[in-house]
Amino acid sequence: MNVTIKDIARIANVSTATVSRVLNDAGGYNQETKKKIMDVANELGYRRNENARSLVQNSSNIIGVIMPNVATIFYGDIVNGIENVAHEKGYSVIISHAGVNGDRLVESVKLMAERKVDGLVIVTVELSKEQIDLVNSLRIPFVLLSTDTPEKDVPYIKVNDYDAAYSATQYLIDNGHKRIGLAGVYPKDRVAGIPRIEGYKKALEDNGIPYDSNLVKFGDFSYYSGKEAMESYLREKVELSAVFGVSDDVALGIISVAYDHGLIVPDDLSVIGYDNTRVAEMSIPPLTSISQPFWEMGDEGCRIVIEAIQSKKKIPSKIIPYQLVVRKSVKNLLI
Amino acid sequence: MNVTIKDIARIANVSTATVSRVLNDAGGYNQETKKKIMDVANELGYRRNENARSLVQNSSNIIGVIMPNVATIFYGDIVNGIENVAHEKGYSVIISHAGVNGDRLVESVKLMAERKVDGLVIVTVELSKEQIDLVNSLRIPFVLLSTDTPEKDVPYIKVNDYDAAYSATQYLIDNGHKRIGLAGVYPKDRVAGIPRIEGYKKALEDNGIPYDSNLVKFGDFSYYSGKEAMESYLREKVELSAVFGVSDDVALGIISVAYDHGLIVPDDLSVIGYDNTRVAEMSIPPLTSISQPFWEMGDEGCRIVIEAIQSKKKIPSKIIPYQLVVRKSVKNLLI
DNA sequence: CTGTTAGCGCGTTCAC
DNA sequence: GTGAACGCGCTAACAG
Repeated sequence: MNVTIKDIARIANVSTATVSRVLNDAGGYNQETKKKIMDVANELGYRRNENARSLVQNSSNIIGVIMPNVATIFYGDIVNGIENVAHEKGYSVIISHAGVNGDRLVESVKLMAERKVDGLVIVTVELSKEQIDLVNSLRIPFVLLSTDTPEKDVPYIKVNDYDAAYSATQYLIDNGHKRIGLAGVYPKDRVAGIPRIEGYKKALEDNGIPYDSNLVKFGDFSYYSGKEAMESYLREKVELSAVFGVSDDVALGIISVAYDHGLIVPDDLSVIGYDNTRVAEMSIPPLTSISQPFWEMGDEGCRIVIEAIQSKKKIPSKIIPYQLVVRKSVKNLLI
Repeated sequence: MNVTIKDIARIANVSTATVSRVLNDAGGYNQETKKKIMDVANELGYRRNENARSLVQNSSNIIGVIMPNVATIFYGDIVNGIENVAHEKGYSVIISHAGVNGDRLVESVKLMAERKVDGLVIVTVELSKEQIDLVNSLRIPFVLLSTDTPEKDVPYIKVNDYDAAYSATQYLIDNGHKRIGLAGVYPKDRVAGIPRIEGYKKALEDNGIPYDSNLVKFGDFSYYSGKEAMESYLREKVELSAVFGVSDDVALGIISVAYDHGLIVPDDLSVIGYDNTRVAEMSIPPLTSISQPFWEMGDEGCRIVIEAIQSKKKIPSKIIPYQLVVRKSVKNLLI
């Protein structure tokens, strides 16, 4: 059996109440007794039991993280950001996967409830109204990361996909491109699909470039949908000088197929990606990409949840800045 | 306040003991009372308090995961594998980062102790003897993943780096290469450094190829050390036809610099990687690589720890098979 | 088959 | 400044 405050109390000839006070820096005790207690505690190698603590305080000092269990490349950074802040603030983090289509989400939320987590960070999972209600029923602060919801009063942290897609497209236009493809996007995705399509369209429109549906290839944000898109462009002999891949994976798929057909990026085809994952800088050529600050999202999301736990204040939604990271995959046609 | 078994007991006109029995399928109760209790529980939206449960059972149904917080690409998969099994077996998983050089490890272990985790999975962190002792003092099953230790009786799961490096080198030799570089390896790394160097050397030796230290470029397994290595080969005009990068990142760094100097992979230079991370298949050309089965490591590691928790048996170390995944970055000089 | 009782380890009154 | 007593929510032991 482990050593408890009872043991310390017995050996130090004090009551458990005093031990508890000392151990929690609660004040109201003699410095001598404090020293005595600390000595005994150290000698015995005392470790407090967080479960007992959680029970009596009806809170656990745990932040729950729920994320999809598709092995997408950037969750690691988000989790790193979250864990870092949690640790800094004295919280532990417990993770649960929500399944491929969020099918395990309800279970995850219930699990978090049973563990009495003090706050919740939900990553990239789209929530239905019922699911939002479920989360709300826990009555703990939570935030959505890199996703949002049509429901009111649900705080989220993400970049503005519409603006980001607009910027990416505008950048290509600024470099003299007029026939610009959009590839790999899932048109029913309310969060990462529709806004990017709309941003792309608007940028074209604002620059007087007609929209051509032949230039838009749907997909699922994956490397393979990038390959398919490019093969489709080639097969259909679609005339274009640049492609906006809706993810870095898509962009790499495009580059790969282009390469197979003897097309040099960026000389024969310019490509821009989205996410700025680690593969972007390792791509050949290094990929110009829209940066989503994953680490910062995790950091900020966790930070804001912990603040809400401690202050009981409502969490505001937050749009965080994306960045256009220019590398070498886009050619300037104007020079 | 949340609803507890007391509430259920009161409303259903039974004792808390009976409620507990029903809720835990402990048997020994009337089907009618069971139904009554279940009905009340559902109506009230009862969720059990795992903290209280953990307290009385002196175990938490939590698996602790400790890993370095460098954002290396494959931890995601390991964690996915772990979480998947944990969930399947009714465990939760709590994660803690051990810091860059494992400097936060002691703290992580203590945290796990306070949370009364039932088992521990330690990923890629090298442990000193004192640290092993600390972990052992928790008296819970644990396993090391993708790393090992010189200490006795410490179970680990990893591939055999020596054999894997031997295979990679042999593969290059089988394809007619004789001047083979080794790049990006950290020669003081007991786990991933020395064995790979030795495996490389032995393969050369077994094939009667003299070892040439000019062909070996040290580094830290990163993309940048791959770049540096290749620049170094070029600067020193080292004659070679193939390079074994000790990680996929290193291999990509090599390819990148080769490309910058107009060298085509694999026509002018063959490259083989290690890890078979997601970037390998997305590389241009697709990278031939040694596959470390990360997901399976997580799966197996978690599974074995949970078994040990339940059976009290000792955990055996395990070498799991690597695989040579052939893609298109190595040229056969013999045809 | 069910209820009573005790206690897990801890924090927190309320006395003294 | 310190201790006794209680209760957090739950399971386990023993009665009945």
